[in-house]
Amino acid sequence: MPQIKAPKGVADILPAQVRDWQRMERIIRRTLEAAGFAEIRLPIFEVTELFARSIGAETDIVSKEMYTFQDRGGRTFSLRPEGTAGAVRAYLEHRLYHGASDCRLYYLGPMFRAERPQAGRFRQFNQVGVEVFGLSEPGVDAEVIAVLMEMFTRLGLAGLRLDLNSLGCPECRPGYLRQLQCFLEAKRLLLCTDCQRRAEINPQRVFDCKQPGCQGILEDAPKSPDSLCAACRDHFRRVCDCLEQLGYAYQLNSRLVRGLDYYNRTAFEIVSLKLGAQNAIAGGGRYDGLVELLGGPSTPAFGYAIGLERLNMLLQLPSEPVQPWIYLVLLGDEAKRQGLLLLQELRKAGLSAQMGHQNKSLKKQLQHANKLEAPWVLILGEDELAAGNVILRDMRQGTQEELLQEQLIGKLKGIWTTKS
RNA sequence: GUGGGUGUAGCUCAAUUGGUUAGAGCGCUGGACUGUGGAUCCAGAGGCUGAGGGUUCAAGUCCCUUCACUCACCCCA
Repeated sequence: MPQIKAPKGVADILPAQVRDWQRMERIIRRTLEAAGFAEIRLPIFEVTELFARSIGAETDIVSKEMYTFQDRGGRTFSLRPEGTAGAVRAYLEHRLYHGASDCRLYYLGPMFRAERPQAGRFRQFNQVGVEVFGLSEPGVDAEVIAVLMEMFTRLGLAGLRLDLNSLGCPECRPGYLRQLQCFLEAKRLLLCTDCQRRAEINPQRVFDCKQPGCQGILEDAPKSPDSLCAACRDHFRRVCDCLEQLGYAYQLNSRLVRGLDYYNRTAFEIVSLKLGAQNAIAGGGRYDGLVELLGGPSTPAFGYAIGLERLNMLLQLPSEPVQPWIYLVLLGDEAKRQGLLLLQELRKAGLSAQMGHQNKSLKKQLQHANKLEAPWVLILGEDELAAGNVILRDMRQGTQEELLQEQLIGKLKGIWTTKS
């Protein structure tokens, strides 16, 4: 029987790593909550149509990367490939647009895409999603990006680049796309086969091509920021102004195109200079038409997602001081019995403790305590039982003292509060 | 979906142009040391060399197939 393994592209986060994840999540939550975002917990699967309508049926994500299945009633569901669609659905379903004029949400959890895994890309991966509904002002775009940048500062990240672009709106984008398509059509035979294909499906993608030949040709191609309508140009300018005022450097990147159909106007990405090919650790933008597209009132919106695995790969958090705890070394059957009681007493007093259950020699039990890196050990054997004492051993100092059992908890609390 | 790289002990890696019984370090278990950890020394356990087929007197090594992992393309967090 072959060993059963986790599916391809799906990873366990082992106990040794979980502490770092929890710290990362704690910093993220605090930053977002201080900025007025409230957590929402969303389902991991939704009806497939939700994703097809919001992300776009022709996008790669929907057309070939979703895990889709039917339930017994024949209804078709998909594991969520991203979070915005579900957030918008919940926003509408629970009428969150009533009450306050704007709504700020964040969520954290796994997303699923059936892609070929590689460095920084997984089939199940965790994202933090952040969404603001109901505000169209350019200052919102800048503020939300600023919160993200501040979060990265708190996480101790360096070597990041903020890329910025404007995709236009339903007024000006179609004109631009037509212009670009004409250009590409004229140069069609000079482009690589990949680009010829891109030119038809998603023309803006040609800008991502790495072929030197294509790059040369595209020098003269129309750029989206040049053909924005007056309103979009003004919005973009003001986003840039705000970011500059806040002191955040950014790079205009007219090649930045998002792979989801719902974006308009501001699009941004934060890339790390320290990762491999999959180097975007956060990305998002404005999606003013999506709420309405899904049957809600016309509602502007802005949001982004952070890739937590990629973020985690970059983190070098300083190690935290070990929390004090006690390992109980018990010698003999009677001591084991007493030890179980003592263990419970310690825990009830709010102290962290474990005991050695196996009846091994003192030496072996101490070795075990050492391996577990227990800072404190309690020794209870026949001699101590007879005298009503326990030995409290400081494993780091290598010193110990014998004291009355009744004094133990008071003593420990004293030590731990003064040391911390 | 398309390419490249890599598969030997729990982990990191050796093994001559194909040549006897596949080794080492770390880790693990036990001992030296009967109730005192970390150091040292000794011993032990642990392998269908990813799987299947082929070539050969002989395969961890060469060939084919397959699987897994990995990096990259595509695309994205």
